[in-house]
Parts: sequence; C-alpha cells; structure tokens
Amino acid sequence: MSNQDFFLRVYEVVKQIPYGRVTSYGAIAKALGTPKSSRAVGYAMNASHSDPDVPAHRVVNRNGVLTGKHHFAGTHLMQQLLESEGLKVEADQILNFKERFWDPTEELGFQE
DNA sequence: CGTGTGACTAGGA
DNA sequence: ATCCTAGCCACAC
Repeated sequence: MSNQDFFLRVYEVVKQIPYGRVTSYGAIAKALGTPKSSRAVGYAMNASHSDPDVPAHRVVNRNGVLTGKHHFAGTHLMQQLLESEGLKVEADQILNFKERFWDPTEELGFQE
C-alpha cells in the first residue's frame, strides 16, 4: 500500500463511525495498524475537506475535546453537528465521552 | 535529504 | 488534578 492510501484509509474508518458516536485520532490510527500515527491522522483529517462524506466532527482527541473545531467553517459548527446527533458538548468537550466512544478496532478490527 | 509543523498521545514531574 | 516533555507519523519546502 502506498502512503497516499493512508488518507483514504483514515476516511474509510471515519465513515464507519455510527451516528451519534465519536472516536479518537489514536483509535483510528490503531485501527489502521499504526497506533503511533495519531498525529498523521489529524493531518489527514485536515485534508478531509475534499471528501464531504467524512464526518470529521465525530473525531476528537482522546479526552473527547473538540480540538479541531477551529478547522470547521462555523465557529461552533462542529459542536452543533454533534449536538444535532444527540451528543452533549460543553466547554469544547463531549459529555459522557466514554459511553459515546466508538472503537473502530473492535467493530472493524481489520489488520493488514 | 534535512527541517518545521500539526485536528495526537503517553508518561513523568 | 494540571503542566511539561519527548516520541511519532505524514507532508510541505
């Protein structure tokens, strides 16, 4: 696989995130088989704008904080999107994050 | 090929 | 609990 596929694979995983659920960059990286590439996942998400089907608002850091909210068009767009999915966000942080967390490795678990 | 950057994370103080 | 540090990866120059 080529390095360019990394972005596509990140998008693939993000697209699998169920409605009303969220996950972390590290979890995605781990699902891709490269748990230490969490930063690169964030970088990939930065380019996710090219694919509108990627629900980037469902991806937060490991603390459930909307670290990438500034990368959205609106100031509180990311928060609004999450709240529209039934999530509660306060101080840029997802409430009950642990319950809402969705681990791609458990659902997908594809290692290559 | 070296350096800097970032939507990250884990571990130590 | 918070703050700081180092490691990590992919990418732009």
